[in-house]
Amino acid sequence: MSLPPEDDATAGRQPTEAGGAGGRLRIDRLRRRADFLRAAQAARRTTPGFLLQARSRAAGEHDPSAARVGFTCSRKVGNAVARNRARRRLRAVARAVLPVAGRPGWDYVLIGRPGTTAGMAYETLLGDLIAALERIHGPRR
RNA sequence: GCGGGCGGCCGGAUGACCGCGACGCCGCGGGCCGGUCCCGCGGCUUCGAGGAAAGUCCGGACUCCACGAAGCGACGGUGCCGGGUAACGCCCGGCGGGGGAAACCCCAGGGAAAGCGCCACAGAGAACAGACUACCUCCGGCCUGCCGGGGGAAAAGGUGAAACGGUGGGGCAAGAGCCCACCGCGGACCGGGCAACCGGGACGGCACGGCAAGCCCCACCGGGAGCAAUGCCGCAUAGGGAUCUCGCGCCGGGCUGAUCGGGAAACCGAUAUCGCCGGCAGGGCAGCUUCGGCCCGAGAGAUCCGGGUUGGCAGCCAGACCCCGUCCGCAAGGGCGGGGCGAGAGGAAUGGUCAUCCAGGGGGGCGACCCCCGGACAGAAUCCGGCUUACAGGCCGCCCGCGCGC
RNA sequence: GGGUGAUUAGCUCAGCGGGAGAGCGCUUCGUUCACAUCGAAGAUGACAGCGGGUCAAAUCCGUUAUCACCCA
Repeated sequence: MSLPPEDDATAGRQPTEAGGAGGRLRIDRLRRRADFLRAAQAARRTTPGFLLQARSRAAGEHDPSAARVGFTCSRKVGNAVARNRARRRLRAVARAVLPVAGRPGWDYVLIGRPGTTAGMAYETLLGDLIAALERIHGPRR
């Protein structure tokens, strides 16, 4: 119930993006195993619903104006239906949050957890991802 | 109404906003000489998980490899009969056996007189025919109940899952299918059925245990691998190696060339021969053109090894497809006619949030009703036909039994 | 997509048609002032689940579950 501010921030961001000179932040998908392994060596943040890993890419790896995001739901999450549902909810959360709170040139990996990722309230996932991104971006830079 | 059995079907509904994937259309930009061509972006319409998509237990389609469209062997599988099917280990109908009061349900159900093997413990004996104990009778001995010997007979045997058919009667010294009745067994033959099989049965006098999901025999089936198959394009590395085939059209190099005889061939022998050396013979030496043949390199093709790429396209979704009607068939199913299009991704799309309703559970209230919780099993990956396994709840039809009413 | 193997006591394993076993561990007793060692005694399983064939199944057959491994 304390989450309407987030909705207002998302809603208020869109006109500025539409009118902004640089356009919205582009989000590409992370697909290669090597990228996942590099992200796993970097900063991480645990929340009840997921695990977030993030790193700033080295020069020349990818388009520096875009952010990238990947999703991992292993067999520990459950059967195929449970894994698909967890990954889709994480994707929905990332699509809502990353254009606002993400940074260009960064890779993010969201890892699903058994039970909670598919079960907990959507607003809680949104808030947790925003808070986790702030904690990771905060101390550095 | 209650209880039971069988078959079929559904497996939340509607709507809103923000998103995802695909086909098509439109617009913009770029590539191209150009294009109904290709790429990117945006908009719109339409479509977008299942009855099991699952397990991978079978059968096919399709593709590649091997090959003689063959035979034999090994290995694996199937196994009552008839039918259905592209095919099947599936389905339908029937037979036999078993369960149930019934509707109905269940069964890996060929062959044990082709052969081998096994049958623990117990028991006299475990597979085929007899030995042992006990039985009857005769003789002999002695402390009259036993011992020894001869003969008869195959009924009896604390067992065991299974034991020289069972019960009763006659008969006998005691007995025995020795004889009789019933039951069981084998059974020529007869009748019905396409068949499995069913019914009857002269006669035999009883001879033929179980296990083949032990080996095996018989009949039938099976070449191997799998869409990460396979084909094409691009990038990149090496511009490699091995083997085989074709083949002298171009180029380079080498060998060879007349006649006769022998020989499988290599080759051997004889005769003839342009120029030079040589007096002659024998012998030796050198050279050119054209044409023909052979070999090697080179060339073309195939396979393998080594090395490189991890990008794109095709395969990839109209099919043994679905629905309706009709005809044949008991049925599975098949014929004909009409209508329909129902996902095609590629580290992989179906998501998020909300509202109302429909099922379900809990609580409150006499009640209308209110509040809370909350959607079973489960996610396409080349495609079909089956099987098996998981599954909240609900709907429809038929049948059996019991009770009540008319 | 295709294939192979395993599941037996708390742990590691043997057993391949008729008795369910070994080592370690556990409990009790003895030895010692006490502990370890050592000695003696004892407990422990529905042989992964279900169904089937056999007189009889851990063993044979089918199926299900879980785990491990191999090939492309």
